[in-house]
Amino acid sequence: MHLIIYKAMIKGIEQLVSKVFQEQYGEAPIAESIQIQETRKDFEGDFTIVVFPLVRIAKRKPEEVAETLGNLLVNNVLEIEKFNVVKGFLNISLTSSFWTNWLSNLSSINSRLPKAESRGELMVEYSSPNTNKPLHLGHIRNNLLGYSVSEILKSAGYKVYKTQIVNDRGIHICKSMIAWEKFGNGETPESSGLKGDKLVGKYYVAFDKAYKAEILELTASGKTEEEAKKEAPIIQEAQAMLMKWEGGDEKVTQLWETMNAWVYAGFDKTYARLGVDFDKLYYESNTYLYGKDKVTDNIENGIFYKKEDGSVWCDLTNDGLDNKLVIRADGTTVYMTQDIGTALLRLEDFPKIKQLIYTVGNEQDYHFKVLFKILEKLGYSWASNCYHLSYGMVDLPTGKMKSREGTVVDADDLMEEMSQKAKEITTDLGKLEDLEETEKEVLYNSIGMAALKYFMLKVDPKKKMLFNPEESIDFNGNTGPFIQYTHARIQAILRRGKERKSVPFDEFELEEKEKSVLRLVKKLPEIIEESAVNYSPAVLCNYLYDLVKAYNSFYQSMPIFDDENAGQESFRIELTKQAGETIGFCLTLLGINAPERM
RNA sequence: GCCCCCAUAGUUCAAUGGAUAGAACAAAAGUUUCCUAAACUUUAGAUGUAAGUUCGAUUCUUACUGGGGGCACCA
Repeated sequence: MHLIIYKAMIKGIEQLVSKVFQEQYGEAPIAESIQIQETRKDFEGDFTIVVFPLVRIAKRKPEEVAETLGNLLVNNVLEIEKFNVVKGFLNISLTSSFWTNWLSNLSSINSRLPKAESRGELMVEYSSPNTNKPLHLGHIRNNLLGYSVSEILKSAGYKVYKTQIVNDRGIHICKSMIAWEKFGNGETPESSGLKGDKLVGKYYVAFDKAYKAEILELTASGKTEEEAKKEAPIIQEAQAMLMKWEGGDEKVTQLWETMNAWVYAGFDKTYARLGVDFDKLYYESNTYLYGKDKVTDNIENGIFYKKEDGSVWCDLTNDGLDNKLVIRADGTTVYMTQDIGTALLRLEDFPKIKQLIYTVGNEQDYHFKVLFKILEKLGYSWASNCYHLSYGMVDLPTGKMKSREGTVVDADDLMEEMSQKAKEITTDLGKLEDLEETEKEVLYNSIGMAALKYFMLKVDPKKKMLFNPEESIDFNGNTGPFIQYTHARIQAILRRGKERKSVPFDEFELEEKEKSVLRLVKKLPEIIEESAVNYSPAVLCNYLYDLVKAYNSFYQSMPIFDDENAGQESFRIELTKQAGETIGFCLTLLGINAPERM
């Protein structure tokens, strides 16, 4: 209710300024010249009018214009208490009663956000791993980003389907299969106790080792490196196996199904601990032929063309891109073909979605430019809405992570480390000794995951980020645990607050620190929208951190419970409650738990 | 060679063309008979280089330097 009043007030101010300029200086400024923004932290005020653009019309000094406008507004707008001028900036302060009124009439968070599912349907793809090795730190960024963006879009009023494309076929899985056949001695996750994805990954590494040894042997006997790579028996076996798989060979298919099932069981555990989920899975083995059919169907109409050798291409040179191969001369497909098939299948399954969002690393920027262009050429109107949520790589101090060089940071190991560190810190602080052991374990995990998630999400997705395994992730400062801690402390206040009698807020002067918190609480809907428009949990993280800082500063400098001043006490408890709800809500969108105690 | 992205304190990250470029970590100092000190309050420290557009540029344009990525009948 008061949001509307605030907006109407701002609009009224704009009209007032416009009118006064018309009367005094003979010219009304264009809308863009009336710039109203929030006041910067270091200055006093609730919002600021930038007068520089108005100076041209007024032909007066910026300070003079600001002074004139300031007086005008104080005299004409009830909610404005005072103003100050710094250079060309007119900082305006609202009255305390505006803020106390605003708070006492504040409605629930959901009622301040767009109505659920009112803005149409979207699909967000994320994770999409290969099935030959375990998930690593790069996948963690992908998963957290995709999950959080999905949740943010939901809260911004969209219906969101979370999905992935499981890269379950191809030479990579055949490599693991061959190595398992040769060296595995029938090892299973049950027989060795190894997590399924780890087991399959182990044989992928074993393959690579054997392959390298064979290459070495061949080059020693006089072959060139290139020849050796092609002629090594083990790679030829893998390729032969892939052909058999494509031909539907029963024995190969069975092994493929078995080993993939191991991997999925392993992935499921990792996803569960990460706290991410999916509404619908797509498997490459189901979509690649579909894509191939679609391509074949569109050769005659000229969208694709066939070369003499039988390969099929798409000419995108008129769109500033290159020629793109979509079917090889031997009739097999490439990634692009599968992605075409997957996209079309998704729109058949969910005809109402108006946008596909792909959470995939920025090394594939070109791939998605091409994909979207091809879909457009195929005549799909939704193609131009597709969005590649392109994120930067996670680098180590030594450079890029490389699985073959053993420099990957394993997802499960990292999560376990984070949890252990949370346990150490929590135990040292000794605040939770009365909790049950199982409750403690849950909490350690939630704190460790908060540190990890916030660490990854606070960085602008587009930017690459650095992870240094030597300096493990912080738990102090601008971190997930810090935000959780503030939330927990707020809950302690609210538990005590329940026993106090709530009275209407009296008229009293607000402290600047109280206003700072309220300003931020009020800003939530704008921030959700900004995060959604930019597909950026980082925007939300920055906001959340500002809010938490502001609340802590308030908390530290003034008492909440006060027997002498019931109105002020009730006000501060309500302010605490709203800050707590806002923090909790944001944490949920980031996939972070908001503990009651810690 | 062609194309794309990035460059901010010692380090990791912020800043719809607006103020005195914000934080955190690391460094230095202080705050607990009081609601959780995983906190709060101070101090010191940065826009790669050179032009341009603008009343105003970390932000837009161009060149240069340095780093990353992409240009496969790989995935």
